[in-house]
Amino acid sequence: MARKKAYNEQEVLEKAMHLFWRNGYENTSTRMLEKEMGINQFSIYSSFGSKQGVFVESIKLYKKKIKEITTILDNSDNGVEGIKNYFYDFLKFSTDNNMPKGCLLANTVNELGMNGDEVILSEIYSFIDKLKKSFLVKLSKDKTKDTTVLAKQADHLVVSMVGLSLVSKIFDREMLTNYIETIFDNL
Amino acid sequence: MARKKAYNEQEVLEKAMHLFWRNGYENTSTRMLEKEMGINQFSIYSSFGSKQGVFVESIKLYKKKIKEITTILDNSDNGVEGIKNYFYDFLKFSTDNNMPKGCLLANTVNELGMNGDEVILSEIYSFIDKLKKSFLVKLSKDKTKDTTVLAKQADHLVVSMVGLSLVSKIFDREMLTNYIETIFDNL
DNA sequence: TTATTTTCTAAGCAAACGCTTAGTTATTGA
DNA sequence: TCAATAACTAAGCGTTTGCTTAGAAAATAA
Repeated sequence: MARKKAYNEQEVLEKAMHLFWRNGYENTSTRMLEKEMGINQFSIYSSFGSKQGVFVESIKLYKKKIKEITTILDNSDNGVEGIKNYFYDFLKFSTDNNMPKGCLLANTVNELGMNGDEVILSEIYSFIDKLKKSFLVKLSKDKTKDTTVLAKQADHLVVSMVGLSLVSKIFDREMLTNYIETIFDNL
Repeated sequence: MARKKAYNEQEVLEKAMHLFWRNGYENTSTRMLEKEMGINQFSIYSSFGSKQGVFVESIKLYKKKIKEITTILDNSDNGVEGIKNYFYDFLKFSTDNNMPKGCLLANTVNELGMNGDEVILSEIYSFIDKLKKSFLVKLSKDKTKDTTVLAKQADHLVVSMVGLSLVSKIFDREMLTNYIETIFDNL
């Protein structure tokens, strides 16, 4: 009964996500989105409602994307070694053409803190919760550790992961490798 | 021979720094600075040249301010325990009226990454370098550790510190205490 | 073909951005 | 007392911000 969209919403969203990932929320303007997504502002607003709307969907897409490496972690059966691999996988995942972008969720926490949209914050909390549980499963392979130690170490790994995502933006690969190796020397 | 400034540059800079600390660089407008610093835009520009100029001076002031707690660390003589105290001191230092602002330097890395001003980046690198050295001195109290282990653990503590400064923005105190205690359980 | 419905282009909205400037006010040395 | 100098106020510069809208173009059902 009417005209069809000339673009695919998932495709243009993917481009928007990468833009937010590189620049953060405030440093990404609707003109930049327009250019990167390859569609007019009208189309952006008719598909996503607002800039905030594009961002929320970008966060959700990011979580889908990063499943690519959390699945590898969950499927691994070499205990703590699998977690270490996850750290390295994240570095690959968060870098394109030698440009480390950190973690979109961590970047967002840093930019918006508690002032962020409620939906966005709960997306972040739920991701961290799931990641911690994945770490816990792998740590549990070591039967000598009791539950409290396991819980603490899982928390510790989550912060280390967040810290890595931040420092990866300004430190070279050799330094980052040292960081990662040390974390797992101590476990 | 002429009129005197009605404001103290260090005083107004302190207010500017707190604004940048809370909001980041881009999310702090010159109008906000005007309001917070209590002086007109003309005065801001005559004293600091540009918004970037105010920011660079804010970074330098921040480094001076945080000496307050790095000095406590450097003067401590209880080894690793002193580093742990530094982590707790940082939480106090970075929170006012129950509002955790993270670390201005870490926030800046996250916002600007490698795209930041050269002067700003070198200020950040030099701080991290100094902090690592402080950690190293305290870790060295344990004579059973060799040099490579010490270096690795110092690197590790720096990332943990950065990670803490980020997660402190969205997690409650109990969770943060667990994080800190775990870091030092493992050393 | 034609009426209907939706998507598109491109122009434009008010507000906020970093920064400047014209003009007034205060403080000084002579 | 008064010219000289610097610090102030407040208006305004051009640009960019997030978002809207009028009208043309395309796709369908009748």
